[in-house]
Amino acid sequence: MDDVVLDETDRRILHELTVDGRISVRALAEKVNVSRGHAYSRIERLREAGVLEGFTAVVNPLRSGLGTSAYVTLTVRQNSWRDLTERLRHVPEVKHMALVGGSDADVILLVRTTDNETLRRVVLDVLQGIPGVLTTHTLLIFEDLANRAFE
Amino acid sequence: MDDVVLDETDRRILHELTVDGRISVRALAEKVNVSRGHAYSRIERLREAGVLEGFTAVVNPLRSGLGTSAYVTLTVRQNSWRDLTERLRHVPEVKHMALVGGSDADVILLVRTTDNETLRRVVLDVLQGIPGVLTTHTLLIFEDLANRAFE
DNA sequence: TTTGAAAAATAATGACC
DNA sequence: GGTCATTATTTTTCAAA
Repeated sequence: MDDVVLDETDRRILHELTVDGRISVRALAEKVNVSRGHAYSRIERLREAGVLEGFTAVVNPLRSGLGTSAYVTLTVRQNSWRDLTERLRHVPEVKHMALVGGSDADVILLVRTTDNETLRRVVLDVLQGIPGVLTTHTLLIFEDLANRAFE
Repeated sequence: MDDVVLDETDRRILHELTVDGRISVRALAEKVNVSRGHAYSRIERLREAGVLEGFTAVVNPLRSGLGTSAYVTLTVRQNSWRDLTERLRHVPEVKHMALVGGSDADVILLVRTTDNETLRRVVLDVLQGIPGVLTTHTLLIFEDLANRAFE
């Protein structure tokens, strides 16, 4: 997990893998104009450096049955972060979680559920039931317009 | 792009592909307990139904040189959505964008940049320079704690 | 860092229950 | 849906330049 300086080749490799996570190393090497062997060693280096964490499927939330999405901000009791984030990590509906500053919110969560009723339950019962959570504020998502979260 | 009902097998396939986007169809079929041929046809169906949109690399933003992240909320002039979201779509620093309700904000953006100075430029020059954007509010991310954006 | 060779693994198809 | 057989590709490693 050393620090790395990415050069143009690394960036192009990451770009191609981001565009198509299942591209063959052969095709990737051609696109980036390096040898296959070199492409393998670059990918290996990027993985070891922790830059490339893995590969995943891109699933459309709406079409996969997650009809309701929301950003939920939390204000939390001081010093409750460690336990709290550990609890939140185990809530499957929480898709992204970040500690933030610059506003009254301390934590922001991207939450996805099958429907509004379930969202209500997650917010009111699950989130507000976690010790340390003082208040919640829900921004219902009307439309998802871009998702390049891994680029 | 027909509507689909996902059964347990579909969900398990999607799960495995989310956990490892480069798993071989062979290994996937074994994990999910279906034949290879069947796994192929399921994946094909999920793709055609728009449930499975593709595959991508999971890149660590910090280690890939994106040291600063923030959620930026916007209030926007009514009826300016179409043009505005089109403009935002072309801002590479915008990683996720959603239209929201339930608060004073109309749009929320996940923005990632190399450093704070660049974030400042993106917010003050780029975002506030877009016609229709009335106000911005920045929540600086101190720590990214979960990223299951595509599950 | 490139190239080429070679073995092992995997993908993809089609024929048939 | 599932199985099996077959062929085509790809991955991966390694030696050599």
